[in-house]
Amino acid sequence: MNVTLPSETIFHVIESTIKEYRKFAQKNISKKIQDITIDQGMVLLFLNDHPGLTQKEIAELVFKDNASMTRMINTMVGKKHLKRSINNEDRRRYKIEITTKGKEVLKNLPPIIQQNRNSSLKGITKNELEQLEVILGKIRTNCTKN
Amino acid sequence: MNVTLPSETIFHVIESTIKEYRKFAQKNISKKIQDITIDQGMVLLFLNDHPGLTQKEIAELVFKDNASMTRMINTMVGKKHLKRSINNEDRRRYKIEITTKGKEVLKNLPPIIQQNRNSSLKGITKNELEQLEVILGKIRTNCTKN
DNA sequence: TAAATATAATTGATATATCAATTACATAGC
DNA sequence: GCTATGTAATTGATATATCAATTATATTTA
Repeated sequence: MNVTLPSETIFHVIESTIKEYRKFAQKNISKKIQDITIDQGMVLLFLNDHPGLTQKEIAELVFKDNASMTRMINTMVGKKHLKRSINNEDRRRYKIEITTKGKEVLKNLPPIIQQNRNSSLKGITKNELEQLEVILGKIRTNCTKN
Repeated sequence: MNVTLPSETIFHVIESTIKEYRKFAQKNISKKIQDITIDQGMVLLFLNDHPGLTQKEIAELVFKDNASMTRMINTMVGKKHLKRSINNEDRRRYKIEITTKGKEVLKNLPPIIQQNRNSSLKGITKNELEQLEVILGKIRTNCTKN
């Protein structure tokens, strides 16, 4: 049996788009901020907006599993962007807090991210964005419901 | 400065869609074939259709870098799906060949992949697929041209 | 309340991602 | 024919991805 090569499918297009965006965004971040990855930046943004998030919750927001999140937070603690401490309300969890150094990153990150989004979405209409969201939503639903 | 949280952006939608598709596809592959990842399967499909591809070329087709491809092929050679041998026309390259065991995988893989694509794209029109491709193409171009 | 079950996080093992440096070979230009 | 430059692949270091097993704590239920 023959199947169309992966390179001819829409999945290839989706994959290459998100990978190019990530490369582009990472490059622009690295120009201005040392030692921060996109995903680490997203962790900071989420924690900033929702203090008290557990590792598990952060993991879901950035599409990682718990094991990856444990290690990712280890490295962010090692780099002094985050502080991890005992949570006495529920000793299974930790309190994850943004340090001064982490807050410094948060001062510089937003304009870069905004710029990344704007330039990568240049020339794309609101309507197109809505279509994109709807169609991708259908695919995702098909994958999770079956 | 405030930015919209990543979870509210189209990039989050794109990312989650491709990740769900990958999970879904991997799960269906694993039900029938032991010890093959989606990416390893894609390498087999590409090599089957284009014998003589170099590691570098395969890497581009599946969006990996050379270092990852070296290691990926190492493991596929270790699992006896591929055979690597000297290429006397250009001794910087290798000849990468599919073994009998690799061909066995290639017998079983295509119907699963076809089924994965069909079910995940169920209810999506040809027109929507075209739109998807066009819009994502614009984003990708914005990211590579800037 | 003791035992069963559930949850959050960690750990080990293995694979992959990424960058920079290196090796080995090929080719162009002098 | 030599040197400079280019190219394919590897390697080392570190981070992340993934699965399964484990630890520590909470919650439910008999």
